[in-house]
Amino acid sequence: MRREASILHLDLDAFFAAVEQRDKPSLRGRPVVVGGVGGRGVVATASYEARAYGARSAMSTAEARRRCPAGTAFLGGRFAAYRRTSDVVMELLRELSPLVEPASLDEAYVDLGAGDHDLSVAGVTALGRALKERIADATGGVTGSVGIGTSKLMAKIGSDLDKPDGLVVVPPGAELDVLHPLPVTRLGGVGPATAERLHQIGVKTVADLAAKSLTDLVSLAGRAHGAGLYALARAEDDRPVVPDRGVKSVSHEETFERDLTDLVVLGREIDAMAARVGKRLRASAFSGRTVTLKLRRYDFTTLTRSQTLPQPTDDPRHIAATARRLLADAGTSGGLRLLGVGVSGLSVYAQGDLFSEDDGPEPADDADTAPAVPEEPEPPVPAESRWWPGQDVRHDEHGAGWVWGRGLGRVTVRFEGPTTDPGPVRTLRADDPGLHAADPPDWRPVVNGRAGSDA
DNA sequence: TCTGGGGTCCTAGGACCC
DNA sequence: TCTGGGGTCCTAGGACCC
Repeated sequence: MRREASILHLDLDAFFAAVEQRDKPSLRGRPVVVGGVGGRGVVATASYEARAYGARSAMSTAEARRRCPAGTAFLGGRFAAYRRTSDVVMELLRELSPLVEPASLDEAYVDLGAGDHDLSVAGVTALGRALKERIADATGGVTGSVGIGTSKLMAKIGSDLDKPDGLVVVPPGAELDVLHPLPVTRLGGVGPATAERLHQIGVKTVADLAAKSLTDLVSLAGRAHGAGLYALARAEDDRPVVPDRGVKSVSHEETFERDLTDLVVLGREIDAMAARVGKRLRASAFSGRTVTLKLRRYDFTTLTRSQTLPQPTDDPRHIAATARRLLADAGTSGGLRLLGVGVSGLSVYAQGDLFSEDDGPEPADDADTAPAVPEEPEPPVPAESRWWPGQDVRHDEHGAGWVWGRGLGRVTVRFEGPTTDPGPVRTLRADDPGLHAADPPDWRPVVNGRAGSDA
């Protein structure tokens, strides 16, 4: 918790639905539901008009159809459009401070302390008001709710207090007055399971939570989570705003319209998912060592099976073959409603093709999935965004270096020499001239704290 | 026609190593 | 003669978030 209200949280209101209503005037003022439109779909976002009828995020689309009147628009989603609008907003936030942490397409934290701002309550209130206006202007009318406080916790609580189109500044010193009357479920990290256990020991509000001992909370929720709850109930929150959280895994999963049992059909599904995952890995110059198969059975029981390979891979055939083996071991009895393929344990090493970029176009891998609205093609990934030792690296006074990757957004990779203090992680932009310095030949990439492979 | 898809973090047990 | 202890890696699952 800081002495000044210098952390801002922005939450765009009913974001996906708002973009649809902006782009299609006929939808304005009408209930709009964005999400899965198939038999097993769920709601991603309901416009405020749809919420009036009881439609909610995470509700099955079937339930939302029952609740909403004729004339409600049910849309499959246009993620490229949402991303474009999100990018516009995030750029506005970066004008406020270099420390912007997107939490999703429609949410972000900003550390105003890293910018040049009047951090008085009056000052940040004016800043918040101006920001909301600029967002609406730049996006064609998308609104957002802003919270500003002395920590991420208070900023997020603030943005939630006056939705939609709200602005709440929690002045320094007022944290507990705001926090304690709220239900515990408003704290991040208190989901259905934790809420149920807390209710069983009589905890309904944050004030109730603050009355519990650390020992009680640790035994209820585990060491890390319990200690976290204990601190949050006291408004103790030092979490920094981190502009680039490294990507740790890449996955694709799909719920089928009908349960599947046929291993041949499921094998083809695995191939298609592995192709998508491999493509995304290559686009961001990542490879990973651990392949995970996720499956959900007919009765909704969910399990994962994983295998760690000796070398990292981004090869769809390799990923698919591993996942197929895991599926054969796990079995398909009773039918599967969902399959997923993921790769984790990422490093920047791309095997095999480091020096042959032009290995032809990728095979079409998503002909089997026909989204309600076609996705726009992704921009081609420039060859120079791929990394290999000696290329595109910069160092600073700590002896650490970074590259910039594309495809998964900006990716920060740290390089460490054998005897070097790692130093803080920084981000470079694609057009940064420092990208073309050379690195010492014996340095190794370190991604997510784990050493990458020699290339 | 109940229950998406993309992630992150944590826990816990066993293997293995020193 | 008796039964260490710490650390890391791997696997699996659970809770949570947007």
